Amino acid sequence: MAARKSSSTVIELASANPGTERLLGELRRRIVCHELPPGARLREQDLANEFGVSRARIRETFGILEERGLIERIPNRGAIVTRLEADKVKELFEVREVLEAQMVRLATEKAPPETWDALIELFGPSMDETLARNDFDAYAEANYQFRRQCIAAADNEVLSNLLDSLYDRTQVLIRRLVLVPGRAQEGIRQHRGILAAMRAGQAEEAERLKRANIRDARDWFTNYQKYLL
Amino acid sequence: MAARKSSSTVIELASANPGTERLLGELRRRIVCHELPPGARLREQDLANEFGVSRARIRETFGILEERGLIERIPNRGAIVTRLEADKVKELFEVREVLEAQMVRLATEKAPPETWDALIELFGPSMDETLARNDFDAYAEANYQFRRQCIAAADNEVLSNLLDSLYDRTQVLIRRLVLVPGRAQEGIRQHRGILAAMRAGQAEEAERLKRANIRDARDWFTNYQKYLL
DNA sequence: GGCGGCAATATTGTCAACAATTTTGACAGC
DNA sequence: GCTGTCAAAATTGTTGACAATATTGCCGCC
Repeated sequence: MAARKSSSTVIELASANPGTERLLGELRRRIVCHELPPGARLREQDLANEFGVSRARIRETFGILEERGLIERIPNRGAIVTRLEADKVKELFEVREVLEAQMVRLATEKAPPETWDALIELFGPSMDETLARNDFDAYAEANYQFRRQCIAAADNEVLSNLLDSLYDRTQVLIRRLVLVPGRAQEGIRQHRGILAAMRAGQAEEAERLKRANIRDARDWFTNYQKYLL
Repeated sequence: MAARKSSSTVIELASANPGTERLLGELRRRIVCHELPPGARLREQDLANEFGVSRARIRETFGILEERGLIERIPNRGAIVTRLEADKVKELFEVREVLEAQMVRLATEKAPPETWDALIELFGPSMDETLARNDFDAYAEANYQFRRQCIAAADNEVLSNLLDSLYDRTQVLIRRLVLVPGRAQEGIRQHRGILAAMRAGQAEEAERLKRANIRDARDWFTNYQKYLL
């Protein structure tokens, strides 16, 4: 189960400035993969030293991270990585449910049907063996490819940014959820259905199935909450 | 048609710091109501002088405004208010469509039916007279109330923040769209239908109607684009 | 008159120092 | 031993100054 550097969502948006980009991207990465766990304190001077920049730039970066919901700042007390409460996770799922469904719908409407053949192959029978080997990295990578290609086909920057932001906040949970016995198999099964609808150009059906898929993920999460949070 | 200070969306989130809150809130207000029109240049020193703070705080505020999509920053060239292109508007509508529909669904599911009686009264026959008088402020205020009460009932902070952010970016367009002959009447009609479904506890039907409502608004916008942008 | 180069000005990018506030740790009293 | 008090240290909040870059205005030249 070699660590793969897959699934790194990238949000371009904020200032093309190369230095700021590196700083923001690296902090985002550490938070998203729990290298900086929820509740971890972020000291401005420490980070300034490590990245070789002044505290002013750290503070500006903190502003953006807070806006994205990745950290929380308390006046005069500093910044900590946002803790994920169970109800906040529920809220995130309620929003993902409709946004990912819309992503699939738009992708189906805007891209030619053969676009999805590669993904159908990726989610094909070979994926069953992959899962049988407990190769969760390969499974996560497949899900990542699905997201990326849908986002690209949906051709909607606003939607793309929102989904990336939501994904950042739930990425760790999703990776843990995959470990629950049976969840990955069910996820595969559902994605095959979604892709079949997309291949057939049935945008509305694909949207409905994707929505059901996220709702189901939320239900699994609720059931295994105590193991996942 | 006295100017009313209604419809000011408030995003609490960012740093409870009172000074920053004032700065961010005021800049947001000026951008949203086009007191600072799209393309307007924002000079750091000018704003620093006006608000009596240092440029560092202006810059941190700029980072947040850029993250919200309200301004764009070009390295070494400064910040300008984001211009709304026609395709960006289309993207915003594609996202609003599903988020507002979900808002209505969740509100219907989570709040008791009698919650909506006040809004049903507000959108009742008296609103026809209001529109006959071309009192668009009162109409905008009613729409604002609908939003606020749904948001409150939906009880989902993530959704609330996203909707506020989207609304900030389209607020001016919506206010202009109301001027198009017939649009306001149609909006009222559709909201009566949505509220009826909500009162009856038909969450799914309310969601469907709200979605159709936003799609319709998008279509009107497309048709009258040249007058609105 | 129009155009390119060049200096003067204006604006943004970065930083290090100082002030205000919170946290830490030592110490006396019960 | 526990607790409250107070000074020391650490951390955040804020600022003004300096460097780098872009814009503006001037002047000679074609």
